[in-house]
Amino acid sequence: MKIKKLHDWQVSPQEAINIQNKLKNKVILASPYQSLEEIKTVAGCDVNYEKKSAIVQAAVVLIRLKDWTIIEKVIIKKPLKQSFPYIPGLLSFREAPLLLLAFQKIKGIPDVILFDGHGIAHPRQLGLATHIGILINKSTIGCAKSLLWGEYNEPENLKGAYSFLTDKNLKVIGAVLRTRKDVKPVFVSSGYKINLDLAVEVVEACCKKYRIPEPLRLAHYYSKTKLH
DNA sequence: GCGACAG
DNA sequence: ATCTTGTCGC
Repeated sequence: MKIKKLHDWQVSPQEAINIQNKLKNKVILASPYQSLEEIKTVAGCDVNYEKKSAIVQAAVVLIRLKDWTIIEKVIIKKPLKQSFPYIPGLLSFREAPLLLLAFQKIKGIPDVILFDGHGIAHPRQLGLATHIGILINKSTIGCAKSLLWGEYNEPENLKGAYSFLTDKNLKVIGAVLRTRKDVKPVFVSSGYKINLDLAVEVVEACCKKYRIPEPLRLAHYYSKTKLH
């Protein structure tokens, strides 16, 4: 996939915030897809940090939505050394550099990409999914396991139940979706070039048995597998 | 000043 | 996120 290089990743936290504030004008939510039926392939990605080996490993897994078969996977790693620290709100500066290399390497073109983190449900509307969506010009969805920004009421304890995540002005910025009964809900938000309704449909279509959508479960697994 | 805080 | 043991439930 083609990657735009719009800025450097080796920046100070304040510079990172400035970059996010500039990029928020580039956020587009209009989707090239009208319905779930038009979405044939979905990719999931994740990054693993292993303290002992001091290695960072990223995985991108491309699956066919229809039957969840794996079409392709890319696994790459780098030393932990030069990684940006984890700072809430600046996750993309930690994870995007390696993920972009993985997206550069993958041959297939996913219709939609799922991220382990938020999209526009972010203090500057520039969560990991949104930031990478802008850089690779693909539809992206944020699917985080915990809250970063916004307020919500707990959804009903039923698979498929959801409530809205809103900002301080009560504007809807995401959905809090129960992907199965008796589990904590996940936080779904538009990343780039997809609307919230369709984003929720995609996540639901990727969940049957487990809390975490299948492309992310697979990416999580492969980001932790030892390579020899 | 205090609390909240994706991975 | 990492590290880590037992425990509960299908």
